[in-house]
Amino acid sequence: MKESALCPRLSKAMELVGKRWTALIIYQLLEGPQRFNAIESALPISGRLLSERLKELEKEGIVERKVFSEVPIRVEYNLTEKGQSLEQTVREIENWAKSWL
Amino acid sequence: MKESALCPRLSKAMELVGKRWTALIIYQLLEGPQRFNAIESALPISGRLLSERLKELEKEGIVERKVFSEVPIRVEYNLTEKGQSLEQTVREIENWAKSWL
DNA sequence: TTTATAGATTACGAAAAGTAAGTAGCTTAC
DNA sequence: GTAAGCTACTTACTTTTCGTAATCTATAAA
Repeated sequence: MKESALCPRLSKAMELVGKRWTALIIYQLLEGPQRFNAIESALPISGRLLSERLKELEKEGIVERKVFSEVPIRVEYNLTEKGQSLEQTVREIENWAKSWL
Repeated sequence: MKESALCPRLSKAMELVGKRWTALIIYQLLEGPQRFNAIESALPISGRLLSERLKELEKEGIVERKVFSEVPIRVEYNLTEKGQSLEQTVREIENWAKSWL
């Protein structure tokens, strides 16, 4: 990849938000904690990629994973404070969509 | 791709903004009209992809392309009204980056 | 005729995404 | 006790997109 004078924080934010499915997953989690299957059903994403993205978002401290040892097992995902702070960003995309698409 | 109950306008907006380089190109064009080489130098993107993205954005009515038949040729890109309207979205990403990264 | 410049386009290997089938751990039904 | 079902993944494989570098087009000056 080419180097540039671009601010690394902005660059990273753009990579995060501008990664396929990331913003939609956050949008979905703004509704509240949800389990894997619920997210998968709400979005046109496959389980394979949802699993991958949730791991990435967990590593970034944006999403939190909670395992409930019930039968069958239950796993819930919710936004951390850092994740919640992306609400305005995602809402802006939503507003733009309403006005211009 | 899986189908879902997701609002198609939101879905499209997410695909646009959440496509690699798109938001950064718009961010760059917020500075004003710029030529191809200027954008390429400002961002860590290759000419091949920049060309591809600019065509997509032009097709979406977000970016306008102006050719000046000088020697050597000069081509400038600028945001349309629709493109300008994405400023708040891009600024939100920028703000989030400043606060959380 | 060669060189230079800007803005692309093409070729090709590498990486990421899409699809479908399979796995693990535990439960209930037969 | 074994077969089937549930959730949350994971693996294998194909298709699409990306990244890098070389090439093309048009024009003009050296």
